[in-house]
Amino acid sequence: MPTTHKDAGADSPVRNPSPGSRRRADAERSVTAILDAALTAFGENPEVSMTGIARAAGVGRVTLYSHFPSREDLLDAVMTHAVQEANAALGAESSPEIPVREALEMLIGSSWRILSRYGRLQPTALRILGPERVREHHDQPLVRVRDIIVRGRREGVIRDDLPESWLVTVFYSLLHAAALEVDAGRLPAETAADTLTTTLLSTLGVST
Amino acid sequence: MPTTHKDAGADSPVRNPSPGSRRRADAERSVTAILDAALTAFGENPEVSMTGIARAAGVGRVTLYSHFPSREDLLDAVMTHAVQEANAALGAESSPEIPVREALEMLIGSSWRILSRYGRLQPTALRILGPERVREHHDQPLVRVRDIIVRGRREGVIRDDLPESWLVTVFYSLLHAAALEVDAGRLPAETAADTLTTTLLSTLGVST
DNA sequence: CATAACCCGAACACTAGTGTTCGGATTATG
DNA sequence: CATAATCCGAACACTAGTGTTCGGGTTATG
Repeated sequence: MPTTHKDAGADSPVRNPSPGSRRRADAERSVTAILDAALTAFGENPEVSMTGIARAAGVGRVTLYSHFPSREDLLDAVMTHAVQEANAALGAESSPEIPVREALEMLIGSSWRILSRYGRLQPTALRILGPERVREHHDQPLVRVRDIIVRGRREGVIRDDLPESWLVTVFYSLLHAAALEVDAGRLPAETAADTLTTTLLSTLGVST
Repeated sequence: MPTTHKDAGADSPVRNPSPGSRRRADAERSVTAILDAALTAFGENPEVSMTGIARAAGVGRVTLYSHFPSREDLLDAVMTHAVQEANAALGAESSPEIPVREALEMLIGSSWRILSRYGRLQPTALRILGPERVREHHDQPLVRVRDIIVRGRREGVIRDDLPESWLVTVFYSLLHAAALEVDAGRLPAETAADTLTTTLLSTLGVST
């Protein structure tokens, strides 16, 4: 088993009280504060120390460690949390009644909005968790993309001459590329979404 | 001046002999061995220690440091070296007589071949030098892409509805995305080049 | 209001890497 | 073959981060 799996439970805290009772409210608050601070901290600087994150979260270093035993565990939890929120935000938009083209446009829009919150996490995640693990995390949301593409193909609205997995990857990487471009100031934030939509639609071969 | 510039001379060694004489041949050999070992080492594992690289290069740690004072200096030199080779390999293909479409196809082909050698360096470089510096390095080769795109637009063969810089970025990121896909085993190496070509041509709006 | 759960700072041991210095052994080069 | 350039291993000082332990304080919860 080459893939690193860890526990993969929900936002993984580590303390276990007496097996009967559940987590106390302040602990919950700490975890949230940490996850939140870690999100922005990792986004700003991939090198932040645990100490730094603890401080940013307004929490003792020991507390941090008591919830997330290692730096890697923490980042992984942040990813899980982010993807969960993202997945929720994407909603159940993929009702098979909406035309593929519009479904795609909506999906791009949502994804783009979400990415503006979580996108900066990507570089850090890549570096600490590695590309495979990051893709694993993205797998769930990417299924939606995949589904629409498959449907689009059946209906003959999306090109059929390229591997389906590749089209998904194109979606994924152009999305992130656009985020980086905006971040670098090479692409105006206002028009970015449109640019992205136009690009993706034509790349997927959606008939104009 | 926010951009980190360093010295940026040629493959920067650091020793200076008596100002008159030039570098000795064995020193040259060492530098080459180091650059070479560092290329693959950084490619395999972004975390390699200087010690590890020295060992891989069959060279003493001290020697390594005497040529490249810091880890960052080394990576930067590796990048410079790689880009130089790449740039040379790209040759002077952009004679304005070749039709845009074919010029593009050739450029994609060359870039792809080069990337299979140097592509694995990207993640490491991103992480240590940061996105900006990496783009700086790529600037030179990307000019060729830019040129063809500009020409293609003048001739009406390439789409005009998206920012030119964005098209360049699309080229850049899809190229690297494909490399990662192959690396991850999601895209068969044999067909990758074709897939990439098809994708890029249609994204740039080159008329079929 | 009792108590288990939790928070916290301080201190400690540990690790791994970085960058430097020293002195002696090699080796290219003229 | 003389000598300056280079290589090399060993040892050292330094840094920064990690993860743990301890003991006393605080607070949610039933």
